[in-house]
Amino acid sequence: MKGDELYALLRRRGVLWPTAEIYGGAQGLYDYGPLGAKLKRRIEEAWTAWFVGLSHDYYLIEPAEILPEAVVRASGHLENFTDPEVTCENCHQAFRADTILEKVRPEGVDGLTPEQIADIVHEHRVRCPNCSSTALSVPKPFNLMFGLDFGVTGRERVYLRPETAQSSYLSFPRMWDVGRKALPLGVAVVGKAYRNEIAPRQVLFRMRAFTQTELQIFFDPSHFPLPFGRVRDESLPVVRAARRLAGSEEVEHVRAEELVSAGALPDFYVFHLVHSYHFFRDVLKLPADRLRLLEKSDQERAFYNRIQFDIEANLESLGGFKELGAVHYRGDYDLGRHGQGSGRDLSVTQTGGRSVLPHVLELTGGPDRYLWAVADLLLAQDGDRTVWRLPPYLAPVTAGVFPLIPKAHRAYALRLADELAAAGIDVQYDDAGTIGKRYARMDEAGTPFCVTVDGETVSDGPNRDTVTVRDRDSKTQERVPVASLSAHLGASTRSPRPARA
RNA sequence: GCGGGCAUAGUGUAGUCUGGUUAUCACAUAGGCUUGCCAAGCCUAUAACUCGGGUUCAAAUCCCGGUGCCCGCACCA
Repeated sequence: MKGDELYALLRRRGVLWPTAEIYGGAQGLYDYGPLGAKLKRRIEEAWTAWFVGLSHDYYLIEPAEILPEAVVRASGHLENFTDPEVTCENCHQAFRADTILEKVRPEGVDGLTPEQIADIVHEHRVRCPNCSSTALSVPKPFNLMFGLDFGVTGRERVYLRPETAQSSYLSFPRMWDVGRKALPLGVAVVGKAYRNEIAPRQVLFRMRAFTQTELQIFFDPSHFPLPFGRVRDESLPVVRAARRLAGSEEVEHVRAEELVSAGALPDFYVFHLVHSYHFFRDVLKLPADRLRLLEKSDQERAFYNRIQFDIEANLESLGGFKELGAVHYRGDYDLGRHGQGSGRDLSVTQTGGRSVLPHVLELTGGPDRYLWAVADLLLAQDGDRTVWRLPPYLAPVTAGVFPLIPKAHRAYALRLADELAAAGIDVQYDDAGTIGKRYARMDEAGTPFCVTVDGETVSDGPNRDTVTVRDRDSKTQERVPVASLSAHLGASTRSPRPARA
């Protein structure tokens, strides 16, 4: 489906819509409706079950979304997360450097250092557009973080976090104690991050307020024990950086073991790369032939990332491969920076007396993007019907409950819907229109099962107190006793966990 | 942020060039009749010119600005 077509469908069905729509919307902000809120929550729960389930040393925490200035200074966000901006010392108005230099330098200022921009301003005697003063400052970066006034005086500077990762790094000393002083130690966060993006676009792919699912694993680089044998033979659809530099974006299917032995990647990295890939393939059920693991070259990745593969999905709605998540080997950059920033040595002493500043392996991604991918890849036309083939554990509604003939079967069906809801099944009762229409509505919402109360259900015959259960994907029906219905429907609502035994 | 394009009921649209009666049609939604296991039919109802300003006797239509969306570039530590 094309992007605007898909977005229109999602809006119509109440999956999501723009924030403050009646005021014309707000760029980069979206609200999730009933189907979207539930679907997103289920995606987040499936993510947590999968990744925290990788090891008994991995934990979920929920840190605050606001960070003191010292934190973002240490992390580098204050200086790097920016666009150059010039201020007038005379009237104190601020202007973007590229705007103010439009006439003398139409090609823009990208790639120039603040000093070089200042030289151009000086050389051309550029004046302030507001007061004509030449007292223009050396360009200061325009910050892509949302700053807030904090405390009673409002003078304390704080920021909405631009990524959840920092929160996890800050938690490390505390988690070191809580986790019984052992490495590796995994800290997972599912939470909001905020970026004042210049050009929010593509709906859920570039938002100003979005959710991240991140697992930060702290480990001793000389000793990271894990059951690599379990993933040894798994094949991964990779595009290596070297091949890309040689001009080919073609996917190679490479066994995990080969990536370690011939590909020079550490086994702990490949182990987590395999599980990240499997999350998209086996948990979100995205088609394998639409996924690839794209290695970032030295030039592309951030300087502190030693290894980076992006996990990308080929999305028709967005015209190609888009990043859903990534696995970053960040070395000891983060704890080193926060060690300096806080003045507290974050290295730890393990049993046996070995002292180490832990390295970080980061598994990151965004559930907003997962949701869009799940819509793009699993929501499709099948003849004249639209079917959202969500796995049952992600579906916002597990079962629709219908009376075949409302007049005759409404009371029974309503009672059944209440009973199922009380048993913890997400059901939706519907008696509007024809039975075919109700099935179609449920297909479009991704509901895997439809329960229909018919004449036989309420008769005295052999099928008394049985209902038909119709399967979304096969459209086949089976007759199930009402007594075993909640067990029947509930069986498929648990999301997959990684193999541990 | 730059350049280009676009904006009419819940969705998709006609009408805009060339200003002029009650803004077209389909689907969707709600109610009724009928039917009763895969979006059937008939009747009825709900529902829109993105916002602000200007030109004009008269603006969905022309002009200016805001906002939002799409595409390209840039950005995405």
